[in-house]
Amino acid sequence: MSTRGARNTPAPQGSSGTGEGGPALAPPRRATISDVAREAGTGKTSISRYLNGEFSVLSPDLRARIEAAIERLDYRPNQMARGLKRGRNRLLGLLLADLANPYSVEVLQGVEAACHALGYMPLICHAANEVDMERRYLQLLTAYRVEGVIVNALGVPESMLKPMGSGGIPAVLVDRTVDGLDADMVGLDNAGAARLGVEHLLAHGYDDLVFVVQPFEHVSSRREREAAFRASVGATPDATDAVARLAVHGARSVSATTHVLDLHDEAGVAASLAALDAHIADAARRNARCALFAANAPVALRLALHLKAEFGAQWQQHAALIAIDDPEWAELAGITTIRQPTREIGYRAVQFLHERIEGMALATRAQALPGELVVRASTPG
Amino acid sequence: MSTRGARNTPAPQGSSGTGEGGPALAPPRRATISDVAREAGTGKTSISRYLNGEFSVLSPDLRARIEAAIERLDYRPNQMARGLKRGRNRLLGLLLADLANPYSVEVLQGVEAACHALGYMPLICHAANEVDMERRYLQLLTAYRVEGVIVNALGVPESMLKPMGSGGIPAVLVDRTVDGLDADMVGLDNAGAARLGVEHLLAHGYDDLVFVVQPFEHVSSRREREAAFRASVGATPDATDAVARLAVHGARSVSATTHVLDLHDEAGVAASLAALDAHIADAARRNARCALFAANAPVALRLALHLKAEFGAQWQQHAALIAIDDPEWAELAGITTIRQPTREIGYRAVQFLHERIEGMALATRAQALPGELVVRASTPG
DNA sequence: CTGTTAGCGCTTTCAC
DNA sequence: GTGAAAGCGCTAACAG
Repeated sequence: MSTRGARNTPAPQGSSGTGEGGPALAPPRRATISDVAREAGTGKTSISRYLNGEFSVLSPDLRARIEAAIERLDYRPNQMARGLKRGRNRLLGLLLADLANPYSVEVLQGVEAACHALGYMPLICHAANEVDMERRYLQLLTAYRVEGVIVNALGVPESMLKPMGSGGIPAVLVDRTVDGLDADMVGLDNAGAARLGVEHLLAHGYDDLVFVVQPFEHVSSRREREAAFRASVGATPDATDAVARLAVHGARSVSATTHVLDLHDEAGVAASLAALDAHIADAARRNARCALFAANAPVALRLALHLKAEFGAQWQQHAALIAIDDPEWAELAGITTIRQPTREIGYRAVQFLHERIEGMALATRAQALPGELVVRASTPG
Repeated sequence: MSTRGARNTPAPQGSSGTGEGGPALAPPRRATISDVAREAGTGKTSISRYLNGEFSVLSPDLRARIEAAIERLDYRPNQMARGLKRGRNRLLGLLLADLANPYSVEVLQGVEAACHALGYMPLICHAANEVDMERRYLQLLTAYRVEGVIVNALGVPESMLKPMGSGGIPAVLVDRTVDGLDADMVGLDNAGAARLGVEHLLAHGYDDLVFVVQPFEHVSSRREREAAFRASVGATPDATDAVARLAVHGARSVSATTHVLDLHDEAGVAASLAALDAHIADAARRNARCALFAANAPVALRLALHLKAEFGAQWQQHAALIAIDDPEWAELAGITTIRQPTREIGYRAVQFLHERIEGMALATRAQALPGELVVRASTPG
């Protein structure tokens, strides 16, 4: 017997004076399953059955009454309660390092598509490039008992993720690996992408290649791209940062340099850009054809902005530029890019996660999807 | 007394073979408050008290034992259960029409900042320009009993939102109003922004102004911008679409046209763009100085892309362009814009919502924040 | 200071 | 076919 007594009865929603606008008098709490049961003159069990589509065990009459009661009360089952009871809530966490990066938004679109197809609801969390935020969100996701997480990790999520890969929440990594963590991973074929770019540059006669990248020690994708860049040019892998590396291609020798640009350090950016200018000027003096290879879109934008400030609207004619990532403005700015299959990356990530959630605990997998070269005006020749 | 008996004991998390990689044997369910109580040799109440920081009513000894137990079990309170019991979950829904629009991402950043300051957790939902999605997410948010929603609505959320403005979930609208709904609203001062743009154009000697906007009947912000554009030029408000309107400014007359560009209809876009070309050509013939006024960033991008295809990299010299919104590529492309205080919009929205949630049910408010003109190369003269 | 007792809203045996 | 009762994990009175 319900000890409820005369509770603030959830009145049918009707038009509660939206027109006149007086503050709604009795904040009509949402109807609960018990309210519906009472309204339909039956027990909670039947309501629950109805909600879960077990129509085969409901007389047409009862079913109709329930339907009506639900309608009348504008009843919506409380997912929190459901999840609590059932033990699963069909929630997936999506932790993005930086939504301002178009890459993230596109991955997100893939994730959403897959979620809808598989019946999940993605909880999107945005770390905004702050490690604390990342940790906080990870905690929150754990607290809400999401069934799995897709993580585009920031620098160092440390052990936060550890309990997930092992006994904790199933996790799949996107774009970057996390140091101590053994989890599924999906991202770009960085080696292939870098090679694609280098080959394009070489084919177009550039012989002074500068790879521009944010600090890459702690971000696997950047590390891989940089390494592949060097390998593709054929430079010795032990050459150090900012030191020109030479390799012979066909009849000529080509130089390969790696240039670090820390976008989160304005002062550093200025210095780095100045050094880059010097390099470009020197190349011009040597009559070498210099090309900048941006490791990702944010770097490319910064570079393009700088070149424009330096050489004016016609900067395209002064320095070649190619970039990994293909943001919407690349077409407008006429920048050659290597486009990532972003949406597919997001989609695959969810599929991986789904399989793990369903218990298919295989060995951890890593999928590297190929990039696609999009040639535009910034790499003439 | 707990009838639990010998349950799958939640073992301390330890290193469960991440190295070797064998599938974790006993999927160690997360510890519950009861587990912790048992482990600490006390009752659930004390644990709960500890969790809620009521240290003043806990002996140092007990407190220490609890601390240890929690640590040992790697216990994380289940938010679902908490929320269910407490009746509030500190969750806010943020429903965005289109995350691919930088505007949305920036508003989102403001929302996040405010949420963290006020202790909320934003649930980000992305309708991806699909009305069904929008409805589904709204349902989901209701089902999860979020305490409030911030809605950047798509065309027609119909009655879905109705129960919110009135007896339902508190809601605040961003950028656009929803027809039948009486709710708080925060967005750009559209009239002021349009005026700012028109005045800039007029001051720079343009006398053939074309306002380019997506179908605007159903989107209040577009409607307002278009109306303000006309009003600012001084054209008669009853002039119909695509019909030149004239007004006299100082010694000369200026023409004002509204041009619709439906970005979701590729064929329509082509036709519309062709008509625009004709207009531009005609203006050139008449020796009029023509300027395009894009109602928002997506339109501006499409326009810039088209102009570039039409006039080449030097398009800036052939047609003037100004836009509301200030995406990151505007600087690179050299486009004059009217920047929206996006982050502030998001922040204010949360503040409004918070006040409503806290029960301060005042009359519905609407806040229009001012835009800021950013002059670049696209409006020479 | 501490533990016992009721539930939050829902699902799920297990009887009728 | 249908419903009563026992919890999911947690909080909040009430007693001690």
